[in-house]
Amino acid sequence: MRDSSLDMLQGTLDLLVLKTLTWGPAHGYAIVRWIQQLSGDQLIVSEGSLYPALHRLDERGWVESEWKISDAGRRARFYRLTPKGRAQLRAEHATWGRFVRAVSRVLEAESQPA
Amino acid sequence: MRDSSLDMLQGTLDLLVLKTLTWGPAHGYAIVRWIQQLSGDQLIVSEGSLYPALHRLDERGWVESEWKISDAGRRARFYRLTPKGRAQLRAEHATWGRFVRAVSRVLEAESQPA
DNA sequence: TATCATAACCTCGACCTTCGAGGTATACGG
DNA sequence: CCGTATACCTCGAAGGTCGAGGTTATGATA
Repeated sequence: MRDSSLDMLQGTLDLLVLKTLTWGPAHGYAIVRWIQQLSGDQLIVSEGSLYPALHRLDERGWVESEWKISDAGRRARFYRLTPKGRAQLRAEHATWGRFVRAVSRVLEAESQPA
Repeated sequence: MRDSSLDMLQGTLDLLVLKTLTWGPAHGYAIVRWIQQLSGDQLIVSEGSLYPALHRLDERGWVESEWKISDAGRRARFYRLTPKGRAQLRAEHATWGRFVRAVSRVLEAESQPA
């Protein structure tokens, strides 16, 4: 049995990654730390999830990457949003909002529907 | 490529099903319709997801079932929450809340963290 | 009466994601 | 010189969702 809080990441990871990239190009390691920090350690993305996700986004044309030197002086692949990626982000953000509202309506219902 | 709004159901379906059962025992068919109606057609649970989910909940002792006759006069398996199921519902509800808040913090962040 | 829609159940395989484990390489501090 | 942090990657196991397909029975309709 897996921890359900982790399962919930499914379908949301791409959205989170795209969002982090709106702050400018970043490499995978930084993305993980940003998400972890901003979420108050609630969302901890494993590298085994992140790198496949980044490659996915790349294949779909939502991000582009380039090898550069990081702040720490090491070679790192910097990802940045493409215009298609921005559109995708807007779409997924909207979908997320609708989804949360829909779940809330069910969770907060006082009684069964007719 | 799958529709990300559907992917988001992952990890949330159990929560929704447990919630619907707080309104009293129900059979699978009714659970699907309740969720669909309350969510304003946003959440449409396929039967191929629901029945495995119900069996999962049963195995874990969160629901119990009994064959009865439905309102429509057909034989149907009625599921009801167990005490363990109620506890699980409370836990998953809390987890869901934390998760949504965590994602929101990332999505609403104006700039990258330090 | 034949037929269709609805109610209600179920299984199966394809597909996808996530994760943990494992592996590589380099920079820097002690 | 060695450990830690940075930074990348892959792989297999595990699990969930879905669409398609199938079954039975009721009731309405043509």
